[in-house]
Amino acid sequence: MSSSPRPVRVRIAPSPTGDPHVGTAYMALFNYAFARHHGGTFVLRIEDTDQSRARADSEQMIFDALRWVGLTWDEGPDVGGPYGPYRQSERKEIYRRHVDELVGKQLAYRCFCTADRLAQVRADQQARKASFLGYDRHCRGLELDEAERRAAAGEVHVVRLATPLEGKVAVEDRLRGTVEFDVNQIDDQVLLKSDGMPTYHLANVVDDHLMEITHVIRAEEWISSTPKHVLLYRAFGWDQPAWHHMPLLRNVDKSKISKRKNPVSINYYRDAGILPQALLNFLGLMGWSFGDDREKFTIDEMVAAFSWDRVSLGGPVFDLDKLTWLNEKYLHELSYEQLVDALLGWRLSRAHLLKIVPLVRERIKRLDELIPLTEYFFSGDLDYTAVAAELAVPDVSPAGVAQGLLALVDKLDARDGWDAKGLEEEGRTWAGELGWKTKHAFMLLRLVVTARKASPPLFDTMAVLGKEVTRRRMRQAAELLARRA
RNA sequence: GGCCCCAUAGUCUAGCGGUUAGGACGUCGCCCUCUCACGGCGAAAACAAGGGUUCAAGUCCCUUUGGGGUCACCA
Repeated sequence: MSSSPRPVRVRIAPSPTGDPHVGTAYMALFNYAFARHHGGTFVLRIEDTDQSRARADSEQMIFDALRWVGLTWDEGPDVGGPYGPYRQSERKEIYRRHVDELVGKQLAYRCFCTADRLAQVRADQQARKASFLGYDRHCRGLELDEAERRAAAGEVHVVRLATPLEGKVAVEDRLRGTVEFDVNQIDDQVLLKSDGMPTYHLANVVDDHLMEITHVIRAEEWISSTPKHVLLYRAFGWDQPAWHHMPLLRNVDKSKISKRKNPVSINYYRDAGILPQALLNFLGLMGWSFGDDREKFTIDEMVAAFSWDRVSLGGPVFDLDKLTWLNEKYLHELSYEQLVDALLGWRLSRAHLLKIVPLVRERIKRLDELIPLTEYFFSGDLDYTAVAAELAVPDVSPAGVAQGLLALVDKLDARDGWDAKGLEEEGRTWAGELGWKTKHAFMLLRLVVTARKASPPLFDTMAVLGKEVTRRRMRQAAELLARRA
């Protein structure tokens, strides 16, 4: 394979739908390492085409989290660049123009099918156990004139890609070679949604082309939609980028890493006292090796040594123990001054203490009582052995209590904000749904969150602890209870 | 279920036809030591299975098994 004469340009394209994900940092790391190794450009693009899932604070958290681990980008919404705008919601007109071009060439078509009809089609396919599940191309036969007339009249519709009816599509993956897909496995993918926003497939391809991305480095979960992208490049008559699909980070049970089973927010690792350089180094160990037996290396060393043939394709399990070991190495390397600075930048910061003090001022008589009384504000996981017997709800089995906690973990994740008032409302509905007295439910939560029977107001405490630590403790307690059952 | 990817200890990995299969986390033991931790030394622990190809297979091919991903107007 000849190397492209074009300067290397790569990108990550996170979607601002929640907390900054370790998977985002993982892919950012490989994009960054590859780009820097070749003196190329690393672009950050925000894929915010789904307004229903967008979270207001998410974009800024992504910026902050990536900068925290030590990665920087050359172009992006916050730093600008010659290929902007770098937020897809600000590029609607560009997508529309490109879709119109495809419709005009009859490489794409307008589809007026209702959601009900699509659901019916899918249900039928499932009922007769069809090997292929997908759109039945009902609107593909519409005359262009008629479709345009209906669209002009304001009829609600989407635009779909007219995929070839027969043949194969080959994806040249630089990490695994040629991967072939039969087109009969490929749906007539929606390109433009009825709200006028592009789908991922369209926006991604159009932007990667216009931003002159040369190498697409993304997670393996994308590989089965890559033939759709290849078809789109073909429809537009554009050159494809070089595809690289990295293995997926895994939970302990080997499934794709998920917040249900593993702390997945970069903010969790930050709050749990992981040093950014340790986290970044650890991610570099996932699916990549230095070349000799080195396991501890800086980002600059990784950049210098970077090579695709050092990538292994088995999905690596994200192992907290090994991350902690690596963190210890980095921690022990800090001077006392640096360690103090790290602590002051963490939970011993003025800002954090200012959140705690209002909760405990009335509860202390002397300064020396503060630290013993608030220990759980400075801890990661708690030790429940002293309160294990009380970790219960009357007339509910340990397994039932565990289940109840996990339900709350999910509810809390779905929440937008993280303030005491909202948390209390959530807590009350949750207790109500389970039929638990709030008195019992909230004592349980207090024990879970603080490992104590006495604490400042529960929901204020949770608010200060933060979403990730709170949820992690609930998960840990649920696990403990499940083991007891 | 269809399609696709993957496969060395519990976990992360080295290995790119000839190795006593190497390193690391974790686990266990010993040493250091006023305790604990650090540190040092050591141990147990792996080529998923079956067929080929080859003088020779963890390494190449096939099948099976197992794991994963994906099949949305989410990315």
